[in-house]
Amino acid sequence: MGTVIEPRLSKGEATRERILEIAEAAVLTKGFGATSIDEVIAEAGLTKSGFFYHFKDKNALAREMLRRYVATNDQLFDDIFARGRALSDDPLQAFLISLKLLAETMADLPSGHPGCLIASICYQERLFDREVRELTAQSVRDWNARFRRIFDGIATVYPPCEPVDLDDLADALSCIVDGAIIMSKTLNDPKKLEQQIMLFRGFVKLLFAPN
Amino acid sequence: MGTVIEPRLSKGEATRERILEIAEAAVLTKGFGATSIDEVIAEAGLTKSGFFYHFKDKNALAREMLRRYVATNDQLFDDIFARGRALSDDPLQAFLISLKLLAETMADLPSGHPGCLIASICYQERLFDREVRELTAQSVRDWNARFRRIFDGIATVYPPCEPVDLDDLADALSCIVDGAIIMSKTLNDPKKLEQQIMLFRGFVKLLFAPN
DNA sequence: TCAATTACTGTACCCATGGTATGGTTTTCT
DNA sequence: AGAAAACCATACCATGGGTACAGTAATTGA
Repeated sequence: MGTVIEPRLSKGEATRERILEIAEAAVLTKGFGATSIDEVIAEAGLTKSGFFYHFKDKNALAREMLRRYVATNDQLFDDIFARGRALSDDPLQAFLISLKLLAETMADLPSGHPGCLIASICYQERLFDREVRELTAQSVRDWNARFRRIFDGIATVYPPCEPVDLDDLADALSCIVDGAIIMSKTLNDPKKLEQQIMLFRGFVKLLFAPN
Repeated sequence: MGTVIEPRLSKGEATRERILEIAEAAVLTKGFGATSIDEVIAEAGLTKSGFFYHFKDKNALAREMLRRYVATNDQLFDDIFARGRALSDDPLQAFLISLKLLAETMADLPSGHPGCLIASICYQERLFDREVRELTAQSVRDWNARFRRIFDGIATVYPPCEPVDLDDLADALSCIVDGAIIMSKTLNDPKKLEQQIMLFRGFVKLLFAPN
């Protein structure tokens, strides 16, 4: 627990990671279009030539940033839902636990959630090539499908007390998280995200829990 | 119905409006930082001098864009919730009707919702001055307070079947709308927005409706 | 209708930044 | 030691935000 096995990075890979991390933080606060390569390399401590050695252009940077972001998020979801299932055999209970874990994870972020890269890209779509946009769409579809499977499992055991479209319900989680991140950032109140996840949890309970 | 009284605009005001409309569309698809004044004036059919006659700099443009966006949205909410109240004296029914109207309004947008300017700004905060950021925060607070008052009215008549924080519930509407707009845009599926509003409507019903 | 605003156009210019190209140099690894 | 990887230096171009200022066309109110 807590120990992550970091595959040993070559110097080049380490630099790439550093660039991606710095760029991501910049993109989430200023947008992709307004993130200058100059400031990224300044913070990363390398020259422009060094940057273009790693990424052939700005769009390549976007692609790799996105891949990294999606992979990290996938990993987080894998962990959280696996832990939920480990703590309860009941699909509903497992999901409720996982939502709680998700809320706690978000609440533990030191200065709030830094932002969703997919939302950021969505509001700057014209800046990106087809590949980047297709990657964002596919990631969202994958997450929705993941949640949908979970709700399927729940609904077979606990029929919902009101008719509900499970696809919409699955979509709702991503929507709420993305929307709450925006509200947290806009109001400078990190708690909103946690609160909205817990509110959604309450609805899921209300919808599926017997009684 | 349908007829809006347009206050007669002077030529200058008309140009300002045109600039703001073009700029807003550009900002919502490319971001503020990547929206060049050159392209805006090209589309608006005026020169750079003409632009700076109306707006002293890019931040002034952002401010006016935002004011316009907020005013339009406020007007929409005023209309929709007034119509809901006109159609039912019961606060819950009135709200459910309004949510339906909201969902329909969103569904009727020709090519989906163009995007939320506040979300766009939120993902480019560092580009804007304090005034713009304060304006976004205040707008969100106002909308949340508006919804909160409505839920207050409902809760006094219909006590919720489960304990729920009405502030969080009020926040949820903005979150869901913002999140669903992002999903709609990312997946290029305008229906998501309508579906999420109707799902939220279902939860409200489940929470407050007797039985 | 005429004068005063208002609403622009045109030109010229400054500086920062994104991005490209290319050739050379150092580091790292085997 | 030698090859590949990981850079650095320099030069260059186009674009974009922004300023300054002089002139002109269109509106508008008295």
